[in-house]
Amino acid sequence: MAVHDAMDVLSGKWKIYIISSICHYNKRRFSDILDDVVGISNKMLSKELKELEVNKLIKRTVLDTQPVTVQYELTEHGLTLKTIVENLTDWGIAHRKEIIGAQNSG
Amino acid sequence: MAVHDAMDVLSGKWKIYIISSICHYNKRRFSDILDDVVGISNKMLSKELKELEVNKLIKRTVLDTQPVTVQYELTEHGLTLKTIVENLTDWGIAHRKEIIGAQNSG
DNA sequence: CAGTATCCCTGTCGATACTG
DNA sequence: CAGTATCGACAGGGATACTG
Repeated sequence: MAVHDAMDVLSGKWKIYIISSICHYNKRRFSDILDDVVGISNKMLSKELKELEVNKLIKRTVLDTQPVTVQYELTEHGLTLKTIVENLTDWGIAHRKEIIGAQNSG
Repeated sequence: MAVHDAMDVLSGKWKIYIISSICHYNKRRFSDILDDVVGISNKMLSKELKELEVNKLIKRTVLDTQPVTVQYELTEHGLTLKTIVENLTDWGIAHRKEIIGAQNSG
């Protein structure tokens, strides 16, 4: 099954949300993402960020501040996901309407 | 976070694969999907199909055969997912190339 | 064939505490 | 701030057996 290649990288409870967060802000720090993605723990965020980095979807930059801050952004390759996430978002909104509409009329 | 609406419906280990299977064949029977989606159990398939049906993404039709067969197909609304799944598939293939290419050249 | 019910193992993940 | 390490709960889900 062909979707498998994509699912390998994107499955997991939080990946899409993390990508969506970084996508939206272009650059985003660890604690900011922690804040964006409601419910995620630092452990999970750390783990999933690492996986996304291994897959070259995001780039991690340590900034020389005091204390250290770390910035995440999509790589050029990661940016190719932007459309998909946007489509997904739009679809979700449309879906919500569909379901709510069905409840009202039926 | 806006993707949430979509993720609510599509998250889960198997949903995308199931949709992809039905999508590909237009109409598909329980045991055929069981066969398409490598690794899924009948319990999981049954459960996830039910969730997809509740969300009006698929339609379930019991055929009057002996023994009974059941056919699943995307609803009109479910068909709006087709593009997304296709994009996801294409992205996955491109991603695979990207990663393999990076290994060769780096 | 198309499911449902049960039993039980496993990995996921949250909470907490700690480091540089 | 940005993580890492550890512990334990708990649900996800596999195997199997059963029904109509």
